[in-house]
Amino acid sequence: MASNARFAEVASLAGDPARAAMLHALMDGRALTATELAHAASVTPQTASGHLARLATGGLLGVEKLGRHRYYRLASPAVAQMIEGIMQVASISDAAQRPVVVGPRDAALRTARTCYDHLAGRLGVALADALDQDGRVELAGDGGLVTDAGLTFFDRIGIDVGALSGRKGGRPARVLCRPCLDWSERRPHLAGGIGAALCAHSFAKDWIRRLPGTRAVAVTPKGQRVFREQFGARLS
Amino acid sequence: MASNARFAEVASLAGDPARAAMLHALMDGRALTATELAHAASVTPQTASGHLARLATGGLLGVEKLGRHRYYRLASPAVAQMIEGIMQVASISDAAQRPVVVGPRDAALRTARTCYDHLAGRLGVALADALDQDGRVELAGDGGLVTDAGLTFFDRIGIDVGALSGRKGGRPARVLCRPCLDWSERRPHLAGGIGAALCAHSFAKDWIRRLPGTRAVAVTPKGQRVFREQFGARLS
DNA sequence: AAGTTGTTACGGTGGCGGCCGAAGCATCCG
DNA sequence: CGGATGCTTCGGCCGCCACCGTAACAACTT
Repeated sequence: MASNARFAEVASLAGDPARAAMLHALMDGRALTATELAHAASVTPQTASGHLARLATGGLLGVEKLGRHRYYRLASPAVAQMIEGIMQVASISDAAQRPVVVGPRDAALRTARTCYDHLAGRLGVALADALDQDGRVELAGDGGLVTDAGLTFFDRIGIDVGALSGRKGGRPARVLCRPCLDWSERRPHLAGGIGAALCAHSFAKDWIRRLPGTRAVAVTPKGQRVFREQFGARLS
Repeated sequence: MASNARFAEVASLAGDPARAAMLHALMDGRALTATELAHAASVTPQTASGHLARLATGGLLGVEKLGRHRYYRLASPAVAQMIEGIMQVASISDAAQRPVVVGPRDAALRTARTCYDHLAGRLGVALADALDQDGRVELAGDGGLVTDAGLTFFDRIGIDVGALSGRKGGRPARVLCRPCLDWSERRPHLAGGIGAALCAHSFAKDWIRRLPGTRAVAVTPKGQRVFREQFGARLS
């Protein structure tokens, strides 16, 4: 079976510290330039260039040339999900042995961040909790589901859930979602199509804003109010 | 963030061809001895021993001493899910460039195999298709769900679905499941708790049997009948 | 007790790959 | 058209690690 070699190749690409740092940096779904990624991995541009070329030809990254910049992004959601999976395994035994010392830079990340295309951190978990509590979504270890009450709710908020569920025409589609176990909170939060839509909507409505240079996001005062009053989330 | 190093460590452990072969061999959820794994990876026992020690201390494998044998197994379902994720990425670009040449050894694997704790291959996909067709489960890209009709069906078949859904006492629990994209069929099949239960039940009822030495399984004549008549599955 | 089998420990060899300095293209700016 | 910036290619150095041969240890067998 030749695919074994390919498997090892993919895992090996993710298995270098510098490349791992780059993949982490790209986990917010944006596209970054080679220089930014070099900085993120703490290596010189030459070294980064080599790594990025490998990642691209290896099928993990996609490239886009814009002017004299080269923007790299994760090649597909499957790559993001793979990275999630590795982080999951890494965090399990990590927590077991390490005494949970956290740098100040992590604080913002733990509060709220993007996880490829959806929200994670305490904010992500709090929103998922609140939605689950009010019976708008149901989350289990294996999967999740938006209830009828949830459909109404998201519609009222302004998220067009119907557009997400591209199921066979006639019947009222059931909207499913994916719980994504948080590496910092170790609790599930909302991923999948509805998670991505909620995240995008939150940016559009200026409920959250990106903190420059990281995957962390800040909740605006307006967002604080909306999340508390409309979603019923307790943000610490 | 120190966890970056840990991430790279985990990915790197999976990134060696020999170790990748071992992990693949363990993907059926069973525990194998060091010698069996050495054979699976086509290396000498000494080399295998080193790899296995690394994988164990790295948190990917668990060990169990029985007599003079040492049985290695995947440390947790999270590890299996990570491997699935890597296989997913590997198979995508693999199919794009490779002209889909398949060895005869793959034939049995493609027909029916176990994927950690559930059924995959054409059998797994056919069962999932049939269950979805009859409205017993609903599968989407992000998640899945067992319908009321499905609950009745599984109960009739003899699978105690209620025991799986450990949700808060009173209300009739909704049973969710996880679709697992098949690397050979490129179609979703049934994973999660219900997938595992179905797989275990199929072994118990002698609908399927393991083929020695591989993850492939054979469908017994009884199984052929049951899958066709009870599940309504078309097995090629 | 002696032999057989499963597994691990040690030492040495070879090769792959990460790293950076220097240099070469491409692109934008004044 | 120089000059600056972003990015890549090339060449050489260095270290890590996969691999196996040999050998030790543990457990079951007769």
